[in-house]
Amino acid sequence: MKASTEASYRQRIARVVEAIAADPAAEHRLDSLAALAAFSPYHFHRVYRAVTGEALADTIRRIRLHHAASLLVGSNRPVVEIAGAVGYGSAQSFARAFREFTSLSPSELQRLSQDHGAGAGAVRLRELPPMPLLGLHHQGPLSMIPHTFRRLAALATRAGWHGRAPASLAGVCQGDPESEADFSYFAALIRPDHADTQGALAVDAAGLTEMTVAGGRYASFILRGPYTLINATWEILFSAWLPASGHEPDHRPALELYRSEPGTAPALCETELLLPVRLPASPPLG
DNA sequence: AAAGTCAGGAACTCTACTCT
DNA sequence: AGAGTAGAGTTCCTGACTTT
Repeated sequence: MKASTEASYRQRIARVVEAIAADPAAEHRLDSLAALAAFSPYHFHRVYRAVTGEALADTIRRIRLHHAASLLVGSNRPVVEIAGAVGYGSAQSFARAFREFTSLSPSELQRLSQDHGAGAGAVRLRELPPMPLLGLHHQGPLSMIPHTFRRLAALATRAGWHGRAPASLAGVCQGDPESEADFSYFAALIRPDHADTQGALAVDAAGLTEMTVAGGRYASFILRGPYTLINATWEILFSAWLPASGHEPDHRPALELYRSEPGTAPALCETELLLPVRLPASPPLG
């Protein structure tokens, strides 16, 4: 596919993903979404997978369950209500889809998040050195971040990066994800001179942007489960762990380190969430 | 190269029911 | 109320092919 064609496709597909993310509960049909992207339904299918690496139905499901996880965390809303709020016609089919994706039932996630935040007690403090990265600034709807990682992988392959080691993918989050205008995301590879890699890795990575994340103190939490739960886990860390920790959030960006190989089953994925923190200027009262 | 069509199989959701 | 299972119907995905 020509680069100019791919760029055009990405814009058209971004319109589709935006429409889904804007209203996950709506009935999103293949033909109407294809029309939004100005393709025939059949051709749309092929283009969509070629550009995003996933099927349209997978995107819709991912966005819905991602939204559902956010609604479940820290809320007492009945599961049947949340099922309806994200577009499922019955609590049964919602619960099944949710368990397949997260390995948890909706009520289990709700309970875990209320029992001090899905294991927020497992948070530990780490002092990290500066981390040099190469990557891409994400553009478009946040729901397309996985697609940016896919482009990054393609560019890295093209640049001759072979034998990518585990733990070499990272996401750099700056700002408030609730407000897309104030939020930026950098999808990155940890540079080989920093990552614990083996084998020959070429340094020529044309098309990628360099960034060095500041070192310092981070609160670290290992999320075991699908990436769908990342946002919900951030919410727990900010709302449950941070206020009780005696620390304050620092101005440095938050980090997500993807520790699983591509293709790992969602339920088995490991993501290290790193929240930059510092001690308060004066000790907290009480 | 890009876009459109078709057909068959795969995957999904819903409903109904039972169990905890 | 929530979870698990099975069957039926619907929708989606994909490969092969044709047309522009």
